[in-house]
This record gives sequence, structure tokens and C-alpha cells, in this order.
Amino acid sequence: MLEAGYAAVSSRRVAARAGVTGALVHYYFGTMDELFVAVFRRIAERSLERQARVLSSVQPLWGLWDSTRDQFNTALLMEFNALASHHQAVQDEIATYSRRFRRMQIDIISSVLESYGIDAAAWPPVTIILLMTGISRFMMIEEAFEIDIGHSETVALVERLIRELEGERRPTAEDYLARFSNSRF
Amino acid sequence: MLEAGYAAVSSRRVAARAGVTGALVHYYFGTMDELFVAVFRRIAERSLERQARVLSSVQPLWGLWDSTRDQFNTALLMEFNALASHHQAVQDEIATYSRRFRRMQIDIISSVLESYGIDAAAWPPVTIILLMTGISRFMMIEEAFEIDIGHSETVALVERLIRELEGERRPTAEDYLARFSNSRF
DNA sequence: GTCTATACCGAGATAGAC
DNA sequence: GTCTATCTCGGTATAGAC
Repeated sequence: MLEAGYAAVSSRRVAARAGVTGALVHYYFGTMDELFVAVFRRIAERSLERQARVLSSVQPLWGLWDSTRDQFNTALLMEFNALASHHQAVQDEIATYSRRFRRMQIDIISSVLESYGIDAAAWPPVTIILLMTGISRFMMIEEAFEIDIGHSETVALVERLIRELEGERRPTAEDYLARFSNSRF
Repeated sequence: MLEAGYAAVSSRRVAARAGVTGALVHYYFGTMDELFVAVFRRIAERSLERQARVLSSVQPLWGLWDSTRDQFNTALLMEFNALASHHQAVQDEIATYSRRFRRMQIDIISSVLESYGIDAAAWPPVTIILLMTGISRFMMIEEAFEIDIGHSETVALVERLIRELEGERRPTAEDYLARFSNSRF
């Protein structure tokens, strides 16, 4: 999907990459729709676990910000979004998981912001979450097109605001471990 | 593209919708790539003209905000984004026009914000533009999936900030004309 | 469980008649 | 300029041998 777009993902090519024949793909996954849903679900489950970890760190805002600034996952999600426009089963799957992600973010970030003394009436936590994830995803999409006008200034502004609340970004134990691993999921 | 995704746009289907045969599509547009580029260019040119108008109104921030909150254009742009991932010519076209849009926004909004007394060092105009368009596009994408958790609060916050600078939103002459037209481009 | 073979479809593109 | 006819390719999916 990342190499050539979702439309280039065919049972033949999947089979070839896996070193088997096309018939086996259908034998195990049924239709291509079901295969796409299976792939999305696996990625989404692992991302949910990852988000739970970064949100429960000592710097939840840094965790949220860094985890959304991941070109790999953003590009993949964009492919699934495009795919979903004419695959209802995929669309439902994305919607379900998106709500789970959002609810988890709200649960944790709300209490975090309250502990930082942010006025929830003037700056609702859910709005801060949407602003952070929205601008992050937007810039990731643009960067895939080599457009980065104003990005450095915007990153600087967001990180300045986070820094005022949580201090300098500190690497987590997971960051150290990541240096010894190539795993993306 | 909106009905069934870009992958469903074939020379045969385009021809059928136009009431001609597939051969004619190739006769006039060459390859499908060239057809997609031609379509994008036509839409982009008209959107550029539209943006120039709303940015030169008496309420440029309202104009920018409202013009980005257009589900029709957002959905179409998402299709082109997805298409671009494996069509280099389309990707170049999108990048070129995106930069033109951005530069126009910066040119006009910068002086507008200065006249409003916004400190450009603390809040760079380009960052305010990115925040507004980014969060807007993000919500449009989510709404296509029927996800709207926190959207109303976020819209309320953005519009409160715009209102502090430009007062209540006032309909333009174009808005009145739009009531008598179904034209989308 | 895995393969080969195949049915069937629709895609992009072009040749050539009119 | 527009058509019909056709080539070639690759897609999904299944049947049936092993």
C-alpha cells in the first residue's frame, strides 16, 4: 500500500510477495475486502496499545504529539482512508477504531490538562486534542508532497506550548529500546 | 471520483457518462494520467480564483475558514491525494498548486493579522494559516466517516477567536448569489 | 493446505473503417 | 471526429488435482 497505493494491492501481488500463489490468499482471507479489514485491524490494535503507553507516560502531551508525527502511520492511514471511500466494511472499521483512539485520548488528556491548570471551559481538552492531531496529520500529508512552507514555525509554536506545560521533552525507556529495533508496529 | 473513488474512474466509464465511446477519451486526453491532471488543473484554477475573492473580502479570516470547510472540495482533494501516491504527474500538479494556494494565503493574511495587532513573532501568520486549514481539513475527513467527537467545541473555539478579530460573520454578495445557483466550481 | 488451470471481467490503448 | 473491433494485460475468484 505504501509503495504503490492501495489500488496496486492485488491478490496476485500479495501472493507473490508472500511466496505463494493467488489462490491461497483467497483461501485464508476470503475476498480482498476481508483481507484489507484484517490488515487494518492488526495495525490499529497495535497502535492502540502504543498510544496507551505514550499517554500514560510522565509527559502525555509530548507523547501524543510525537506519536501523531509519524510519517509511516500517517501515510498508511491515508491509504486506508482512500480505500474506505468505496469499501464500506473498511470504512466501518476505521470509524470504530478512530472513536476508540479519540475516547482514550480524551480520558487521559482531560485529567492531565486539569492537573496543569488549563481552564476546560475556555480550552476544552477535546479541542486541544483535535488541534494537535489535526495540524500534525495535515503537515504529514503535505510533507509527503514535499510541501513544508511554514511547518518549522508551526512545530516550534506547538512545542513551545507543550514545553510550557511539561518542560523539555525527555526520551522514554521505549525510545531507548527503539534504537535497537526496526519494528514499526 | 466522489461516487466510487478514483480507482473506479476508467476511460470506459468516463466515456459512458459523457455519452461517447472509450476511444474518444484517449483521442482528446491521451493517457488517463493526463486526463486526471487536466481535471485537477481545472478545479484548482477555479478554486484559486475563489480563494482570491474570499481573501480580499472585508473578513479575510472568515473567508479562509469558511472556504476550507467545504466537504465537497475536501473529499475531492483527498481522492487526488490518494491518486497521487502512484501517479507522479498528479503529485507534481498538486504540489505546485498547493504552494500557490499557500503563498496567496500568506501574502494576504500576514498583512491582515498585522492590521489586527497580532504579534507576528509569537504567532507567525503562516502558523495561524496552517492551524486553521489543518484542523478544518482534519474535521472534514473525520466527518466523511461520521466521526464528530469534539467537532462542535472546536468549531466554536476557532470561530470565537475569529469573532474577536473580525466581529460577527457577515454574508458576502457571493453568498447571496450562491443561493440561486447550484454550481460547485 | 497448496498447487495448476481456468473462467470471467474490465482495464488502457490503438488500428482502421467511415 | 467518431465509431467498431481488437490486442494485451492484470484483476478476482473458484474448481479440482494432489
